[in-house]
Amino acid sequence: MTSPLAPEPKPRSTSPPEGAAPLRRLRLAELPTETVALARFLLGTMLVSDAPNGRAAVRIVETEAYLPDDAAAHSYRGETARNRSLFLRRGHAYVYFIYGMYFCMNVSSERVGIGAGVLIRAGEPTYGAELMQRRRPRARPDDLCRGPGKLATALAISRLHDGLDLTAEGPLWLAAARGAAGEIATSARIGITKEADRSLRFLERDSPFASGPKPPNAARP
DNA sequence: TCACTGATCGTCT
DNA sequence: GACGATCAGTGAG
Repeated sequence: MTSPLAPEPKPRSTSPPEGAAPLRRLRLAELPTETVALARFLLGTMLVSDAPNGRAAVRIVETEAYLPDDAAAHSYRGETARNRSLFLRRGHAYVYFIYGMYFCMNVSSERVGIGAGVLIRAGEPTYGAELMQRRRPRARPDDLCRGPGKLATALAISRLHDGLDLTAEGPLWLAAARGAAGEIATSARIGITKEADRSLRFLERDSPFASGPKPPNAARP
């Protein structure tokens, strides 16, 4: 695969992204003030990456909540240089480097000083699919953003985005949902060993763009 | 399709 | 020095 640390591919076109309807930036006041509520709210909203070589955006279809006092959360042992963005006011990006190869992105979810966040696990490519495909040239179209590391690569998310306010103007931001989210399913979180049985993973049940196994249980929002 | 494994390095103990 | 909120490649069924 293409390393997330590799240089950006050269743009081949300056044409505007496909799709007619403009994206509306989410305002801070629209974000729920509690972590699980935010994890549900983010399903269906758009994550937009504006890079020098173009815009790419995905519709979020899968999230995981990492709560205050959650042993699986990076914030559990207190604030460090690495995780300080998790302790920012809700709506900020926490981007971390994992397994020596990948970046993953969270949205901070509580008040200043409270460490918690929502991991963005998967998205449906909506704008700039061609650009995302160039960043992940070997991926199938429905596999471009299926998984937190893949999504970060496809959107060119890196440490440079850590700490950004996603409700403010900048290279990475959240946009309002287009239409209603599909049926929301819940399951245990993926890839963790502590508090692994808590149902804090949320996904659109019928989305082919979500990662991992499709849980049998469904939960209405 | 599923299970298994190696890659690779920042962070924390 | 061990571990990790991952992924891609490979082989078996």
